[in-house]
Amino acid sequence: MNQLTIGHLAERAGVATSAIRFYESKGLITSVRTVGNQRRYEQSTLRRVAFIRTAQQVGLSLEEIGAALGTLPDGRTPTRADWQRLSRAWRSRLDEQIARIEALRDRLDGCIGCGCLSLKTCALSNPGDAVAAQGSGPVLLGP
Amino acid sequence: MNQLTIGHLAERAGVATSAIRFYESKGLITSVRTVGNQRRYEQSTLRRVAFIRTAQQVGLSLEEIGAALGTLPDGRTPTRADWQRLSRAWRSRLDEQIARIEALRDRLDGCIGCGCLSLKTCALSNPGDAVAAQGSGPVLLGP
DNA sequence: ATAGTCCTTGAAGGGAGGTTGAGGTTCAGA
DNA sequence: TCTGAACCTCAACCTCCCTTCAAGGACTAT
Repeated sequence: MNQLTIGHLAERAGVATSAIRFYESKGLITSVRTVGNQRRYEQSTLRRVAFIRTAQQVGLSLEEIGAALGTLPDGRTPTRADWQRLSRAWRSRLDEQIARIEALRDRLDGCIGCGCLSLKTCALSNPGDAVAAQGSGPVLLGP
Repeated sequence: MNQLTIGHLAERAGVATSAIRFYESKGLITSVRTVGNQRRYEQSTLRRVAFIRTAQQVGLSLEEIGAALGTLPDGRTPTRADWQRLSRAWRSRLDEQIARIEALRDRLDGCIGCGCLSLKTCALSNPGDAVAAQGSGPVLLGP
């Protein structure tokens, strides 16, 4: 059996069958039908679904994911160039996400390090009570 | 003017006023009211909002963000221990997100490197046409 | 004091990403 | 051949995260 039923695909991918149908309705994955109109998926679809779930978890929308997957030819056998193009585009997108996370982390580290948000150490390093009482300006940690 | 109107806060944070009210209704931020019942925010709220937006962009829910922000005492002047606790919790959460992104990136790199998903190089390294035709198993790149 | 802008609440609407259920069909094993 | 599990479609519904309105009140500059 080299084709998967929707139930098997869903189970192996760790998602509900309704989600699989939903992804298919959005064109993120494709299937062929049996004579009795049931969906059958290629093994490679499992990889696509894993890709979709992981991408979602890092904050990417299905539309964005679909656009990326859409650059892979559905007419089978993507070329090395196809993959390189997808990979390059995503690498920068993923680096961007990592940068965002680091910004978030820096925000926390900044708070701990400098004691902004009225930590005692901040009041110490800035003896004027007024500033400590209302917190430092947003510039240090702004968007 | 050391307090912000909702309009100013929204503008400086780069979000809509409706979003600010929404965050407040969820307890993510707080305000005081003027005699005429208008909201006024502390400068530090700007930082909270920036934090919220960034955290959202990396795939965290408002609930999760609110839980983290909730560990900071609203009764002002969080201690160093408060911040350290929040930071520790988030650091692992953020490291987890980075790990997810790297997993995604590895998936792409893997595809390029080994040519799974029926790249020609994959067919070459695995001369049996059958495997190349249906793609390799999901194990290589599974969840 | 008055115009113009900003603010208030509450309810309804909307898009993303699904889930659930009804009513019916197909598949696989005994 | 029959039966039970799995599948089908379609529509309604759900949560999250807001946005948009309506009807009215507050602030500020002149």
